Amino acid sequence: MSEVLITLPDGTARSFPRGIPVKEVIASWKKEALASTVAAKIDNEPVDLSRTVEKDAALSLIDVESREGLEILRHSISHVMAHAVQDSFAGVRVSIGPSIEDGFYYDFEYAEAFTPDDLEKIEARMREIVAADYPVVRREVSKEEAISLFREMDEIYKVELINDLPEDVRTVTLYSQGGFVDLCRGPHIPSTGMIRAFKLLSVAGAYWRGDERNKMLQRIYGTGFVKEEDLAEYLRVVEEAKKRDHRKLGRELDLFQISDEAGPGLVIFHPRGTMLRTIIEDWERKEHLKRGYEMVMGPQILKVDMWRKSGHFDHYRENMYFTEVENQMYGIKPMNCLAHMLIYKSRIRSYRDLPLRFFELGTVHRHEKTGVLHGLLRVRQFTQDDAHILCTPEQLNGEITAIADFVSYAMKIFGFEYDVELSTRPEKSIGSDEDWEMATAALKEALEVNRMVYEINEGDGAFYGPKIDFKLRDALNRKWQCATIQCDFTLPERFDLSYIGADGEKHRPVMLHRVILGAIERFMGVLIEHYAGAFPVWLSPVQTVLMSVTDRHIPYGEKVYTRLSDAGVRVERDFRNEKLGYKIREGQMQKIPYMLVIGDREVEGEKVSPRLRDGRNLGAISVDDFISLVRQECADYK
RNA sequence: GCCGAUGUAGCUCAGCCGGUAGAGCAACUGAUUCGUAAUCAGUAGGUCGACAGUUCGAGUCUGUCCAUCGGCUCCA
Repeated sequence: MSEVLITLPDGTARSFPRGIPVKEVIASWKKEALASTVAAKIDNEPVDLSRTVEKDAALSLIDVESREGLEILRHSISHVMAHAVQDSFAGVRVSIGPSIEDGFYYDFEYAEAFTPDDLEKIEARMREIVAADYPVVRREVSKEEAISLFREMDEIYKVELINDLPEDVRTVTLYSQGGFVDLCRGPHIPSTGMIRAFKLLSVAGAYWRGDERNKMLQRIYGTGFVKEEDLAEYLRVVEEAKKRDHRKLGRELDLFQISDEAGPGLVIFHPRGTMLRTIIEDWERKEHLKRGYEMVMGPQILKVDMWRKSGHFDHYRENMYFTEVENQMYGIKPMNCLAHMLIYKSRIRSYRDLPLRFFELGTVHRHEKTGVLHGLLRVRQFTQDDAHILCTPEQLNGEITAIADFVSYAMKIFGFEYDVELSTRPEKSIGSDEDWEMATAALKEALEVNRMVYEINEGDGAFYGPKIDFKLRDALNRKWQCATIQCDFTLPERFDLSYIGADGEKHRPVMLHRVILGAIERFMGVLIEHYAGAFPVWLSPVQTVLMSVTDRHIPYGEKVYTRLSDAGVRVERDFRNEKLGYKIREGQMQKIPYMLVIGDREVEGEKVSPRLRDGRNLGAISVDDFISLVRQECADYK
């Protein structure tokens, strides 16, 4: 009998009979490992434990506790869910069901809508399937055989998936468990009994293959974990995260409102929210001036001819608002670039003038579809920290690098981690292939020079050029695009921008569109969730509240108030006739960084006693010391 | 825009089989002058998202619309 040499996870190599199942190899090496092993890798290729080893190979295990193991477990749970749904509802068609970041989903076609009660019913059936401990069996079949099988079962989505596989793929794999068969690449757990902890979370509509021209299927989301405790912990964290929701905090901290009366997607900033926004905007102006930007301002509406020329009318019209003034159609700006183009064109430019960096805190309007509005994170009117840089092709890389550097500085100041994505040419776009290639290459190079880790987002660029996106996460771990750098060869062309080069000839400048924080509204939304409303001192709309112990401390309190206020500290007074504990509680809930207690002791020593949000007490210190403390923290962005 | 759920006082939420609206907190008034997360008492507050319809009678049932929430698509 022929043998194979298998290198085990511990590095030793042993001979086994050819065709031995992976499971038996592991059993003979380290039996106890099987309990937590969901799958294995043969020469780094993930395989089921039931697969056989046919040639000399290196074997490694995929433990259920590893990220990969958890994904396999969740994927298998999604199959169990599909199994349960098919058992419980006649006429259901299955489609796809992958594992995702925090769990899994499976999309079904079914004539009626699944209800929350249905989810419980499905869970109950899932528990039966788990208890039955069905082995998960892998089978390799020809495409034709798979197609006829799924045709017979009326699983049209599966048939479509197989038909769309590349020509050279001849076989597909089927996984079955207790009568349920699914088309799947695998690998899967060896048997359903390995599943311990799962929960179905929600039902949502989802287009087949993510295309809105297709039929809408019903997607059931769920999650699964190795142990019940992990599941409970996850659900607890989600509950906690909901308390950080900026829509909830926005109301509780009296930052802003979005009112039905005024209209959906339109933010009304209250005094404290406006203060927060102003602090951010002041920081923006300072940082941009430091980096060689010039501040500009454009009008809110521009004649529709301008938008025709730019391509917005053809490619962005459904997102724009229009208005008529004296028989002239005007477009309300959805982007700030046009006015900046006119500023460039206002005189002849020399290569010596470049790069020109025009910065505008520009308010734009976009008609977003009703279903996508989301608190501050997705609105119809917002203000971008927008800039357009016009430069020579030679300056392009340096400019992109400088912007990437600016973004990473800003993210550090505000304490954010972020994901970077490079978005390439979309279907609906303008410009030549060469320009797109050049622009994409320039962005890519800047990313590589900066050693930034990034993903490629195929077809997700703007209609006029490719872009680098920087994404931040909200409390529920959803990604939101904030900073972006977009390369544009088209608008300079359309507006016939030029500069005189060293050779005395006219040349075409290149344009970069870029935002650092993105939309101030969206940035504030993620910022609120990031800090759970407890802003650092430099950002806090109210940095400190004076709290009198009794009415007789008010005159001294007023003196302190004037001194702090004159010194630029954002201070409020709580001199109400309430007990100190009551005022502290309120200050605490408002997440004020410093509560200053004013009582007999403070009046006597001309001092204040700061209490911090975390309950710490700084003891009595002089008003001047407190002022320098706040100033220092602001200077340090703390 | 699409799928599903939801919409009752400023906020969080009760309200049964259709019989005419309720709590806690907040607010307001008064008393209390108090030292680090809620002093006590009283008062006021609602076109039950909007508009139609069914009914003797609608917060409750039906329809349409609006908005919100979770997704999909789209996007800063």
